[in-house]
Amino acid sequence: MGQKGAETRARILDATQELVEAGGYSGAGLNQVIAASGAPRGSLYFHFPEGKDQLVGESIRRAGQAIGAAFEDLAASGASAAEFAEGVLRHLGDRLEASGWSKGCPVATVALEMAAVSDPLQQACSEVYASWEAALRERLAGRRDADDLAVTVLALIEGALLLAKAHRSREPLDRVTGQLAALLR
Amino acid sequence: MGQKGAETRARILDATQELVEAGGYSGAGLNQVIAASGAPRGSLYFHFPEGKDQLVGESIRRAGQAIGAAFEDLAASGASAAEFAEGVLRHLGDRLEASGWSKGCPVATVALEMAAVSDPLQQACSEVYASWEAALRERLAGRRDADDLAVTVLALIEGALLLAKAHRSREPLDRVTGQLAALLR
DNA sequence: AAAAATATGTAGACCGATCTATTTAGGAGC
DNA sequence: GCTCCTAAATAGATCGGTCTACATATTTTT
Repeated sequence: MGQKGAETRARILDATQELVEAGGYSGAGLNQVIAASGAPRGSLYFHFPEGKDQLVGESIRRAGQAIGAAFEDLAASGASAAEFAEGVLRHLGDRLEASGWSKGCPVATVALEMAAVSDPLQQACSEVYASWEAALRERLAGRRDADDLAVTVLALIEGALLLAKAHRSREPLDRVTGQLAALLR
Repeated sequence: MGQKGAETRARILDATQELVEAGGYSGAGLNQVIAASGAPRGSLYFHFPEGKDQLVGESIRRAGQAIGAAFEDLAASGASAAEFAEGVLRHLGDRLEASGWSKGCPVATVALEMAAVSDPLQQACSEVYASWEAALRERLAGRRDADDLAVTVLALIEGALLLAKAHRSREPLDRVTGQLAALLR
């Protein structure tokens, strides 16, 4: 793939992620993706010949990797588990508020919309969550109930992010931060 | 409103809730609602003259009240806070699994899809969550950090339900149950 | 109580807009 | 010269929503 092609491909994925985060899988039309990315229709189906499912699936996996990498950076920074949790929640809160309460978890909306109706997208979401769970498990290794704790931390983050987006307010994130830090102390 | 009218109205709301839980706001078409409820198009717009937004908004509020009432029943049953949490998670897990991983939280999908794009639906979701938070706050009254704790419990439940649906598995609910009980002990 | 009038609800054809996807053609880069 | 990629017209289906005609209750009038 040439350089130009790779760029349009990335622009299409960027636009897709943005639109899907704002309005979900069904809410994000391919016409909007085309308009937002500036790429013509033909390019979209050249780079993603299997259509919308492939496009959104790749977009989710890419976002999952990016966030997973941020997790691991923060985990490797030597911060305590509680500081780590605070950092994650603050970072996600900043992103959510700065986007006008649009960008929460890039996976959650699609997961809820598609888990019951699309096998490939359910699988993509499940795998991204599993990778985050594994990263948290590793960060918490050695603790009692590390496996349960990792899932609990992820659930708490996802739930807080959901409530914050629903209320269009950081309050749920702030309230949860203290409790999460206490849980990890 | 006559008896017959009230029945079709309820059938339309039932079908809407089912379809929205499975595929989200944009994923649930009015044609599907009509087919599933057996009501003709004219009846839909007679009972919900403001269209899809009104229909889904009422559906969410109705589901919110039903679950809120179940919360309060369980809270009034004399169970401890930890038992209460276990009961809620078990009940939600049963519902989720029995529906083929379709019925999680009836509000969450719409909240994530619409919070950034529709003021009336964002408000409806926010109000339902606020009512649940209030119910939990009351159940936890007297505790230290009762307000933070109520939001945390709700976030944990919502997050666990999201992960369970995404993985099509009760495992996240089971893992979180123990941690939530410990948090409330 | 019978009949007329009004409100309530049902039924589906129809509309323009938008959806995802295909196709055919040509330009850009190696 | 040949692959890679762009460009847009087009197709058929489905979308939310409107409209008119009709049926069924419910009330009003006589």
